[in-house]
Amino acid sequence: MKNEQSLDTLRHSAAHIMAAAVTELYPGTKVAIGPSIEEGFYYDFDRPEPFTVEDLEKIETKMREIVKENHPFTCSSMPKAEAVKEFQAKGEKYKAEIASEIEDDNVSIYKSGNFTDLCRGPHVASTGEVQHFRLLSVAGAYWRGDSSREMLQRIYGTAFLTEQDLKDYLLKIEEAQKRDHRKLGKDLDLFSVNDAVGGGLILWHPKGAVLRDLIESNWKKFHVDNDYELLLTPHIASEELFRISGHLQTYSENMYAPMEIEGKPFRVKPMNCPMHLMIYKTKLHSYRELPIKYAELGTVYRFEKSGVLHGLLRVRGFTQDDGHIIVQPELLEQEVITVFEMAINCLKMFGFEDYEIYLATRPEKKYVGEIKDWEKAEASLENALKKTGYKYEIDAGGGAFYGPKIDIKIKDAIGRSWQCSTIQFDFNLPERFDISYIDSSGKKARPYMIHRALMGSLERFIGVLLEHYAGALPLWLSPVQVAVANINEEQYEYCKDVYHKLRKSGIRVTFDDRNEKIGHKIRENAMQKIPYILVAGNKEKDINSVAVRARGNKDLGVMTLEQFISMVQEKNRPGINEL
RNA sequence: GCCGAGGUGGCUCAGUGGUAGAGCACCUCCUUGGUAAGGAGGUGGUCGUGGGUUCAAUUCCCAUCCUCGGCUCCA
Repeated sequence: MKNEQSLDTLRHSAAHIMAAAVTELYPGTKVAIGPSIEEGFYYDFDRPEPFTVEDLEKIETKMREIVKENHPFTCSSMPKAEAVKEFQAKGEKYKAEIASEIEDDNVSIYKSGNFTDLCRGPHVASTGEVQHFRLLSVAGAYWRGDSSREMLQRIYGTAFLTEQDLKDYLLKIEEAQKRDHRKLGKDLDLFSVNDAVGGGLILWHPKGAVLRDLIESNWKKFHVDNDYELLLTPHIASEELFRISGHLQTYSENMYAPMEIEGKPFRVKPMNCPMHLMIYKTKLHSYRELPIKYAELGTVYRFEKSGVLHGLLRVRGFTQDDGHIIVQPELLEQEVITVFEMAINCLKMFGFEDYEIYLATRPEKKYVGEIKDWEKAEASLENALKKTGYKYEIDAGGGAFYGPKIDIKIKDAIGRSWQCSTIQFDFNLPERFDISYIDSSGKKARPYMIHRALMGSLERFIGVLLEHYAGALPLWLSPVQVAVANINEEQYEYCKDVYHKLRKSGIRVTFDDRNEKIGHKIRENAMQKIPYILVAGNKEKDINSVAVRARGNKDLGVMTLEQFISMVQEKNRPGINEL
């Protein structure tokens, strides 16, 4: 804890030093705000000219001078009104704004060298303590995070207590870039996006389609095994449906424009739930049937602003692994536990072992329903979480407008977290669709409804999966599991036979019969991250066997094809994520 | 959407006010080689798109689309 605090202090001080360097190099630049953040620090500046990469170098050099000069950080206090006036006089309108909103009558001012800043502190003793830092990038950022206000220039940097920590961090960034799923998608020939098709619309190539199909068929089996009924619903629907659901009123910014069919407006669906509820409503349901669990790999389209699109992680057309549970109120808590455990099992199957779990509660302003119902639902979710024994945090106000939710973020191989699973309680749709069930006393009653997704969307999940494994997918998820390579033409027929036998055994295999040296073939197949490469020369052919090389340059030696097949079949199971 | 940076053969990238180049990939030929790149030759691009300036634009200007780094928003 102490370390975390001192790192925060160090980074915050680094932000001050950066602001000092910037205002000295570029007079007239207004400073806004410069906090420490999870991985470093930033400072927002207002200056008409954009900062360039060369500017960053200059600023960093200047910072090193300031560090060398070792100015002490000194703290003083002054009346708020005086501070506001002083900042206004200097033209520092952002600082004046912050100062004027501070509730105390006095504000604290930190000074180091010639740079004075309104600041809560604390800081390191002097600028000389900030030794290990690096400026990283420039980006735009809205003043106060408000898209209707000024666009400022944000310079990001990072600082650490030791040179080694800094080096490790920079290495981690490099590693993350190598794992970028967009690069892997290209290198492994999994998917692409195309201008002519449109941004945020994914084209799945043959290998990507195999990966998706593996996940989908496995997901379906998993859901059927867990008492879900699979549904299929259309991609477009009459606008009327979304008027009933309320999406037209509350979500239209994210919906594509209507298209007219025989004089009636239709919409591409942004959600599957209304359709699932329509299926529920096709007949009366007894309490004996509940909980009813519907699931669909439902492809939806949502308009996303062009600037937010990001590979597979943020797209405009995506397939949710959607599910809706209709449950009588008294079984809600039990159902939440069941879904939660199912989500964890699903994530574990894909090799994700670390989680951050959040209970997101009622938003301050925009919400439907009664506060007392919210409190009841939040309590149910929280009780369920407590019973699972997992640690969780409260995300106050982070719920959807229609109900509280539980979010599971997974941590990938290099420690980044991603939101995938979500379990959401819904106050809204049961009312809007007027869904009911017949309770044990024979009366109509209103059931509760849970929306849930275990992977979130297939697109995002595959993106995360690729980054987690750096493209080296587990055997059961590898589009190509085995590559067969002959050494020269003499083993062509033999290898072809091996290839066919593997195919017949249900193994996904390719035959690299190109007229290339074996080293070349090994290199290329290894770069495709294929789990096993089988090499056969005359030696292997003569004894009816194959030389097996496992991913990661592991020589498993020579074995018979039968031995190899049974080894692969043994390991080719969902949840076995290591070779 | 906003701020900034970009879009050059399938991929990664050079380059220029006088209609383009490398490596890899691809094709052909030679080579039949034992665990991460054998050799030679060849095909391939109206330099994102649409306007404008100019004798001349891939290069300069404007618009537009898309991509990238962020911001706001989000599965």
